[in-house]
Amino acid sequence: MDEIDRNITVALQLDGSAGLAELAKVAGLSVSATAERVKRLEERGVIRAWRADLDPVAAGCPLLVHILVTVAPGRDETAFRMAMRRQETVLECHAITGDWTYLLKVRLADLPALDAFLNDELRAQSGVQRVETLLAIATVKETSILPVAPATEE
Amino acid sequence: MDEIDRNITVALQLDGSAGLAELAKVAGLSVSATAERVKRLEERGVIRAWRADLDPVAAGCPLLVHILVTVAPGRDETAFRMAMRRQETVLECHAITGDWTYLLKVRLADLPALDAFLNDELRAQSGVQRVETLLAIATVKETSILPVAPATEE
DNA sequence: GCTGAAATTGGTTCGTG
DNA sequence: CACGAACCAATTTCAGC
Repeated sequence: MDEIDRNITVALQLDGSAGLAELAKVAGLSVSATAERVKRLEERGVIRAWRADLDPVAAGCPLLVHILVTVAPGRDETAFRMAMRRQETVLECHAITGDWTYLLKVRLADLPALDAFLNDELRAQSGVQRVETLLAIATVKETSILPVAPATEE
Repeated sequence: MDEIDRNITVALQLDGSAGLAELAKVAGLSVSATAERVKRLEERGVIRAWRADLDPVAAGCPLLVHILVTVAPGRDETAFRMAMRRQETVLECHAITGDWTYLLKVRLADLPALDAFLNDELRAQSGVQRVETLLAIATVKETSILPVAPATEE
């Protein structure tokens, strides 16, 4: 993971359809050497997948909510976690520090869908004590582009 | 945006490197018809970009924090929003309902980097009154794959 | 490990039903 | 609007440095 790999990963996050010729220029290498680098980044698991980045509104899920959840202590949370993983509308689920147990990121079509999710999916889970819904009024920024740290050894 | 487009967008989110031959099978169309569909989805802005999906740990930003921020009312928040957009570590910034003004999603290398971000970038912004940091202990789920709504007209 | 050219597997573009 | 074949540009492979 040298400086060249860093440049490649940054470029491929911005535009993965650019092609090796374009990529070779930013890497400062030949086309074949660049292809080799990309293949190694895939093998090492740095690049996990190639994805189409969709517009949430066009995809039919314009509503974005973050939900703070408190789960009763001492309970086995495996069932809760499995249920969150299974739900397609749940984009993220993190166990967090502080007063709350989990923070969810959920994308939905409309408010009735939110109502249904809160009642049928979330509050239906055993152990769920407290729920607070934070509705996104405006999204200032939303990206999946990670800040690749410079100069990480092997 | 019919059922075929839905299948295509779902498949391309899961694996954008599959190729048109593979994609044509899940779409139930010929290769050229599938290519036409994909091109139209790009033109209509449903597909915004093609990206390499990186592993956050391998990319050197294993620390994930969500930060709730209260900004003094009546202030012009343009400067704050611009600053958040400029920061590469800030993956998301949403204006939200409830007691807080903004919710941030931030990825960092380590705790010193978090300390630096809170002091130099966030609290340094004029108007910032209250900050609460929610550190992710464990990530149960984190995906960028959107739940594409079925049967959305035009 | 990188280079550059040959070989091959794609995607793209046409005419046709 | 979808199909199939020919075209063309891409990636992949390989010998040499």
